[in-house]
Amino acid sequence: MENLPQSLRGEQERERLNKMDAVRKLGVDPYGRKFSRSDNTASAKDKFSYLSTGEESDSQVSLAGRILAVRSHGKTAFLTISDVYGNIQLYFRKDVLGEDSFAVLKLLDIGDIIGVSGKMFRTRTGELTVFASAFELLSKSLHPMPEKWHGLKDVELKYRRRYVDLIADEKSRATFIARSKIVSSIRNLLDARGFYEMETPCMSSLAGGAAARPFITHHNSLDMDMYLRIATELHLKRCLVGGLEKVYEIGRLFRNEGIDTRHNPEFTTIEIYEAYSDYEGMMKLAEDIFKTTAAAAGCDQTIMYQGREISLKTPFERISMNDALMRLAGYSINDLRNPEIASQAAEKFGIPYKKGEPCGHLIEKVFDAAVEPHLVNPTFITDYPVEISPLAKKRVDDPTLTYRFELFICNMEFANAFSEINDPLDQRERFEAQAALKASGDEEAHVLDEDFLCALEYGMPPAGGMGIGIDRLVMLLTDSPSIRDVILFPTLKLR
RNA sequence: GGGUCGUUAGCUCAGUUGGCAGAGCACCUGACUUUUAAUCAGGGUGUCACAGGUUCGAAUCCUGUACGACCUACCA
Repeated sequence: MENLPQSLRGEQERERLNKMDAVRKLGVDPYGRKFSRSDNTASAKDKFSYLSTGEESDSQVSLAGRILAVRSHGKTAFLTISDVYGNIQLYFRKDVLGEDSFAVLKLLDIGDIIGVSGKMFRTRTGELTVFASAFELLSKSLHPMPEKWHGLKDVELKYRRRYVDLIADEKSRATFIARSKIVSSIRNLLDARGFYEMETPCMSSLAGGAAARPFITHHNSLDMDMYLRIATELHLKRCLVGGLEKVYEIGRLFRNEGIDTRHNPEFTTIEIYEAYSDYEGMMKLAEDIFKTTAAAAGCDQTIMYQGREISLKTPFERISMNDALMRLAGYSINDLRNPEIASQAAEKFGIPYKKGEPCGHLIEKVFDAAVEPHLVNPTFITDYPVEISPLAKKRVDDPTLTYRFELFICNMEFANAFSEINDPLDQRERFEAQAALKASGDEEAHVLDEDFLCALEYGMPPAGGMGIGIDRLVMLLTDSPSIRDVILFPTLKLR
């Protein structure tokens, strides 16, 4: 007892350790082995729903789960156990179990995991219940559970001990199950359309494909610094060069930037590339993905997100960035390229801007300030300026714009897509323009990836490509206010 | 980075003007053979986040620190 780990020195922990010892003395291993279940809590209740009050089933069931509640009555006891499907009540009697087994029962705690077998019956209050003929202790829990009605409210504890949150909060459990269903529904959709799932490097000597600061790490035996990827884009396009035609990757990206309710340093995206398609094709695919994932998450076409009603009815609204800016900011993209008007607009919207600076970021910021707050229902913003779209093909009718869109819902960006540049010389010029920005102090400008250009030089089919933030999609479809509510183990400071 | 707020029992939370640290659940002891927020009779189990300061006296006031939340900035 004296050399107990710090984590088990609490009063209730010691009580549980004492009970564990007592169970061992009765010849029972408190950490059991394989237990064959005939049913789960939901299937058992479903299968025997026909039982009338007082009636008992002919056949036996065996179930396992975590003890949620104990109502002990001397020589009998009611326990409620839960599994991932729900809860069920168990009924134990000393005269059925026998002296020894009943003694073990008395040593169980809320939180312990047990397996039980017996016949189903319906109590006089109408509840379908397992009349236990035998049970096994499968795992002794050494910590007290959160309060049974309020659960775990402390958000820091919910994030740091997600396992406890999942035990205690059905809603949290439902969110992560929905996440799983959302992701697999996307896979199913794309696989059915002949896409191939790729796995490209998380670590490489260049972090390209997006504008973001990377995490840096070091490979010892190669004695080489490496970056964690900030996008999967450039590798997936190499797959297009290779002739794989329709590819996607669902995976983790890493960006060394701020943390808030919409950003976690590691987050999940899907990027999709389809040869011979274009950004219009990606719009259609985006609509299909939203429709499919909403259904997978059990949502209707109209959903509530944080008290706001969102219609996922397709087709989603489309508006060009220029029209949106004209309408809501009072400036056109070309206006904002004029240094005089740019400074004026910067002042109007409180955006820091030095006259003569490249105006690409300013255009984005005016958009963020004037337009984004109005984008509640799904809206494709199209035709982004070329200077902030270094991987998107130029429009033939106006080479200062690109075939690109972003999808906004509830003031959040959900997707970014374009007709991909497949002209290697054009792509090189764009990278060089980014390099110039980087030289002038823009830390997050894209890096030039010579091998990627080499790939384009071999010939990439024209293609549409799209990235979707999976975490935000799950937030939207589970009505979660923070990205940390949809990431199982969000990044936190060391405590 | 800046601002606001929070941190009290295992959990959820009260704590008045600066005057003995509180409740519910959980837990412990006992009773109880159909309960279900079981009930009944008892029991408070605490580094009031941490470190200083003011004061006769600090959970409470002040300063700093840590962690977290929200807002803001940054960030496709």
